Order: sequence, then C-alpha cells, then structure tokens
Amino acid sequence: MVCETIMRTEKIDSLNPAQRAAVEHKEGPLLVLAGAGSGKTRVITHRIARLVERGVDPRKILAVTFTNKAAAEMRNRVRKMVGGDLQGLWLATFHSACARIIRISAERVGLTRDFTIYDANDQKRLMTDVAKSLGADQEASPKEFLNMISMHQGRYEGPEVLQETDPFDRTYKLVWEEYTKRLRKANAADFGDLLVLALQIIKEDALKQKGWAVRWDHILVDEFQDTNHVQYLLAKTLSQHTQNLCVVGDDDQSIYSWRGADVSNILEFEHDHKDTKVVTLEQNYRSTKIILDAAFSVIKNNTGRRDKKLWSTLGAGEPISIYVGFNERDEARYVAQIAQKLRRRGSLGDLAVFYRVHAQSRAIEEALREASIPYRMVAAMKFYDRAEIKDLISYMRFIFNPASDLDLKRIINTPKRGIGKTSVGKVEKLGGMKNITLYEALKEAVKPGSDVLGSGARKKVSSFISLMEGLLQRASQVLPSQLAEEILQRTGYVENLTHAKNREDAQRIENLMEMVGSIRAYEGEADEPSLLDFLERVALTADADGAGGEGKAVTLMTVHAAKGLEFPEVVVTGMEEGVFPHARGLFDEIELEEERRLAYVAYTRAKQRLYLTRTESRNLMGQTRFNEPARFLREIPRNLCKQESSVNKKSGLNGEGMRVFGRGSGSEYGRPDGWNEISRAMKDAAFNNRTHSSRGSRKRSSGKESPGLRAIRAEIEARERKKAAANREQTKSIGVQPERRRKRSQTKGGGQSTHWYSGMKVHHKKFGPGTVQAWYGEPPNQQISVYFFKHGIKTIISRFLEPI
DNA sequence: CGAATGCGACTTTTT
DNA sequence: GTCGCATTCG
Repeated sequence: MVCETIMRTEKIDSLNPAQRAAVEHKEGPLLVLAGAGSGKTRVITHRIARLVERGVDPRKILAVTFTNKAAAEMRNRVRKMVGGDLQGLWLATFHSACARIIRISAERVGLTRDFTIYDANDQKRLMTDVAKSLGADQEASPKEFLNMISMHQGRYEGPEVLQETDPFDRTYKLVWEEYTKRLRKANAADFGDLLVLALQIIKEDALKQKGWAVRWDHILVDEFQDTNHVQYLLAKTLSQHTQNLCVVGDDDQSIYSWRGADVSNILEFEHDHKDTKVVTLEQNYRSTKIILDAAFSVIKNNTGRRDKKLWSTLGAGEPISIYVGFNERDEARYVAQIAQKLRRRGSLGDLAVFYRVHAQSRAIEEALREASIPYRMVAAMKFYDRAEIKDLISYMRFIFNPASDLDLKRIINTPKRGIGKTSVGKVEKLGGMKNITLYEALKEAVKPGSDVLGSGARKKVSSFISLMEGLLQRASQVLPSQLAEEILQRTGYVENLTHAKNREDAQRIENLMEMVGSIRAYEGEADEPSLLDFLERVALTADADGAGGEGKAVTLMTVHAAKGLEFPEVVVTGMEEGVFPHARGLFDEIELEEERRLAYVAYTRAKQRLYLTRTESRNLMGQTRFNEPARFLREIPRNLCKQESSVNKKSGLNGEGMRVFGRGSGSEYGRPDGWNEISRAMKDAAFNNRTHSSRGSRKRSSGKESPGLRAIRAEIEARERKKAAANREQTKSIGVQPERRRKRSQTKGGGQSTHWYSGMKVHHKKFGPGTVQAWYGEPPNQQISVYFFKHGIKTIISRFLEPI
C-alpha cells in the first residue's frame, strides 16, 4: 500500500527519461511510441505545458485527439498544470477542430456558417433517397454506398477517381455526386466531409503560405495509429511550415482500421519526416507483470508490429482468472459475483466489464439488476437515439438551418398535423423541379395560384409554415433551452403525448424534460452557449459519457469504448471464437490481427486483476452457438492463469443444462425433444471428458479421449481436411459476389452428411460459408437444428478435448 | 390519411 | 431479440 502511494506520487511528479525526452524535445518532428499505460497522455499534456512555459503562445498550439473524452481529460490536465491560462489553445477532436475551421471559412467550400453536420443516421436516410431516385438501389445498399464513400473520403479521393468504364463505378459515381449535391443543397456536411473540406481549405492556404496553413506553430496528435490518410495530411499540412509535428501512438492499439485508420501512418512516419526524433515508452505504470506478460504473449503473434515490450515494476500480481460458463447467463452471474465481492469492499467503481459487441451486454445487465448491483453502461447514443429526442433535435436543427430537408421531413408531420406522404411527395417534386429546398417549396405551394396541393392540405401546410416562421424568429432571441421548450409547446408535441397517456408516453415526456435539462446544463457550462455550438456538440458527441456519474457502479462497455481507460479489475467476456475474435474477422488474417490488437487493448486496461470468461453455449442473435475457446485465451501461457471454475464442476453442466433446456423460461422452453437430446448428449460427452482431463496437470488431454470420440474425431477431421480447400475457395468467391441481396438459400440435399456422435446419429450439412447446420433425429425434427459455427461437429468435439 | 399488421433485415467496432 | 419498413386495411 505504502509502496503504491509512493509510486503514484512519483508518477505524477516526475517523468522517466524517455518521457522527459519527449516532453523536452524542441523543434522538428517527434514520434512517440507509447505502449499501453506508459503515460502517453502525460507526455502530451506535459509537453503542451512545457511549450507554454518556454514562451510559446497557447494560440499557436493545436492538439488533436480522437475522442471527446480524451480531449476533455487533456484539457483538464493541462489547465491544472499551466494554471488556467490556456486562452486560445486549440484542444479538440479532429472532427470538431475541422468543423470549427470550416465554420470560419465556410464560403470557400460552398457552405454557410450555419451548416449542419449529418450523422450516420442522417446520412443513411439521405442516401436511401438518393439511391432510390437514381434507381441505383439494386446495385448496393445505402450503407454500402456510404461505406465506399467514406473509404474514399478517408483517402482524400473524390468521385473523379472512379472509372467511367466500369459499370458499377459509373453508377456509384453518379450516386456519390448526387449525394454530395444534396448535402450541399441542405447546407450540410457528413463526418468525412468535415475532414476533407477542412483539408481543402488548408491546402489552398498552404500554396500561399498563409491563413490556416501557418496558423499554428506546434501540432500535437494523439492516438496517431488511428488516423486515416486525411487526418494524416491535415497534421502534415498544418505543420509544414515549422515541422513541429508531434505524434503519439501505439501501433499495437490500432483498432479502427475498419473505418479507414491507416497504421502505416505511424509505421512509416520517419520515412515521411526527415530527422524525426523517435521516443519509445516501454515502462508501464498501470498493470501487474502477469497482466503485461499475458497481453504480450497474445500481441506478439501479430506480424509487422514495431518491436517493443512493456515492463513494469508493480510486481507479479494475481494470476489471470479464467471462467468457463455454461451459457451467457451463467457467465453473467459470474460477473455479478465478482461485482458483489467488490461491493463488499466498497469499490464497485473499480470494476469494468468489457464485451466485443453491445448485444452481449443484455445478459450482464440482467444479472447485475437481479443482484441489485448498480452499473453504468457506456452505450453509444442510446439516449439520443430515442425517437422523441431525435424529433426535438430535428426541430432545432431545422430551425437553425431551414435548408435541411431531412429534418423538415422528419418533423413536418410529427406530431400528426395531417400533412402526409402524398402531400410531401408533391411538394418535394416541386422542389426538385425548381431546385429549391423543401421548405421553400412548401412556401411556393401555398402561394396563391399554385395548384400543387389540394385546399385541405394547403391550409394545413400554411399553418405549419406560420408555426415554423414564429419559431424561426425566436431562435435568434432566446437560449437553446428556451427554444426547445417553446418548440415542445407550440408544436403541441408534449400535449400530444399527454393526451395519449401510455406508460411509454409518460417516459417520453420525461426524456424530453431531461433533454431540456441537459441543454440548460450545457448553457451553464459552455463559454458561449449558442444553438450552433449545442447542435455541433450533439452531432459530434457519440459517447454520452454519464455526465460525471462515476460513482459507485460497475462500468459496462465494449472493448472499443475502453481504449484509453484503465480499471483496477477488468472482466473480458465472451472469449470465444466467433465472438472475440468476431466472426467477421475469422477468415481474414488482417482482420484477425486487428481483433488481436483489440484483445491486447482489453487486457491492458486492467491494473490489478484480469478475468477472462467464455461460455460453452451462447445465445446471440437468436441462435445458439457452441464456440471454441478464443485463440486469445490459448495464446496466454497456462502458468499465468487460474481456472476459477467451469462447467465440468458440480451443477455447472448437468444440473444447469437440464434446467435451462428442460424447463427453462422463454424461448428455451418447449423446444422439441431433439434439442434436449442433442444438447444432453453433447454435455454428457463433455462432462465425461472433462472429469478426466481437468484433474492434475493442465496438459492437453489428447491421449485421454475415449475410443469412440477418437474415432469420430479422426473421421471428421479427415473429411474436414478434404473439404477445407474447396471450402476456402468457395468462401472466397462467395465473399465478393454482389449477390448479397439474395436471401441465403436453404436448398436441401446438397452437402448433407451423417455422423455418429456419442451413440447418437447426427446429421449435418453446410449452411453457409463457415457454418454448419446440424440436427438430431429424423424430420420433422429438422427445425430444431443447431448452428455450429465454423467447423460444425468438429468444433464441439475438439472443444471437449481442450482444457481451456 | 393514418393505424395496424406483418414482414424482413440486421445485428462490430464510432467521430 | 429488436428495429424499421412496407404493405395492407379501415
């Protein structure tokens, strides 16, 4: 304890030599390779403080981070260090910094200061519209179009890179151009645009060595491994005149390549910047040695990483706990047990539970609620996602920027005011013809002499327009919160809910009140509260980080959300092939390595204790799966682990299994008998096998499998081997097909085979790439089939033979 | 025009 | 299991 305190103090007050070198570095490019927990944020904040101390004007410093959270934290720390005198320092996320730049120079890229930022939802709705109107909706889904666009944007490429000769590219190009046109017409920009447009502006300036290009003397970039090409170019262009570019990152923690992050930015930084000073931070101040060793033994399996290994003086610490649950509820119960243990110590806040995908949180939440353990979830946008909140925001956005057709369409008939699809469609057409915004078209349509609308609709539209005009006026006179209240009142939104009188509606009203409250809170906290600023925050803030509600509660979040955080105790759930690593990455080396980095990030969040859990059986997306243990589990040396308990102990398997499948509740109840039989048989086999192998040494039990199992295994393995090659080819070719719109076919007959399994006849057949459908018994029991991920029966059998 | 119903699709990560 | 969408019906 004493030791720890000393350590802490030292950590705060002094820098180690490497850190100091990074902080003191004066001019020229600087690359800081900062391993997990090596004091990366400290280096940046100290460096900023040091620059100011050395007389650099804070106005000449730009520090960019990736998340709002990081930016806020950094701001706090710097403020403390420098003592409040940060006037003019830019410390922001890439996106908000770019938004700011664009607002100031909006006219140069065809926007006005009041432009709206479209989030993923808005983008999708707009794209749906665009694709439909161009008849391109058969070529790809809106989401796919958007993905392609954002990929190109991230590389700083425009539609002009597309080949006219390629039929798909030609449509895609049209779609892209139309999409951009409509965005601009709505005076809006999407996320990708923010970066691209800002870069455009800056590049223009760079040619003449003026304006934004020479605005800052020092550029600092955090989480550099997550930057995409545009972000890289932004940093580079902004620092061209001084070369004072400091980038900090860790290639092992690059987990955003799926959205365009380019690790080569960090791997090749030195090639691109002559005379780069490189500092590597390898001393870890966060985790115990065991945790670091485990993390390293996993990450070292990746290729092409920069060589480094973290070390720590914090002592070996506890072994890593591994728990094998029967199903996700059992797993969740185990999590709740850990939480209870901490609660008795009064340190619930020390615990964080991670999962690969949000869908996993459900079971955990339920178990925690059942045990009355408070938790807070770092969920993406749950609150803002609610319809009523979106409505209110749409009102506010429309009032702020009446060119936003998307918002107008959302609110024009919410609450119901008799302006239906037909009317809107007519007016939309008018707008399209005259090339004016929807709102302008509405005004046209009610002018005397116009015959676009019938008299009934006309009247309703007029009254809507006057309602909006009234609110538009108020916008400039009152604070956002006041405006919100007036919207809710004057549009009859709240009244409408009050009348309806459902339980849900009451909740909706409450949510709206909460929203108004949070706007007020914003006004109290912001330097210059304005509608513009507020809406920008809404658009650029995905993490609704629980408004300071740290308190005594367990933290639940995805691994991605956990990056940059640390907790004394961490549980990583769902350590199974197909869950973590996620099924999508299973067949691709590159993606698999990213999953591995993700695991690395997860493990290195833990300071003192790390728990890893997996399950025998997992219900996810409506299907029950029996997954292999995650390779990220197997890659950890056994001597660092301790198996807490597992299904082969006491009630874990048979008792629980019977309960769940025999007379469980919900969808599990009443399954046809075949289900029980197959699961029973499998579990029995597992049980028998486990009782042999789990005793004593942890060696693999290959010699101990029963003759029956061995035979089955041999047979299946032979078959699998034979199929493997063909299978792989097939998977490959299927993967690229534009056939995705077609439903997966369930043609009978093809590829069906039968195996004897524990004295039971099991049929199985290939169902899709990497998935095998298996069932027990004869039809009509087929419909109770189980989907075995990846290898089918082999998965189950081989799993039984593995200790972990 | 709007409500009800059914259907299907979609389930990785986020600024 | 959940959501949004589309179609249908009143």
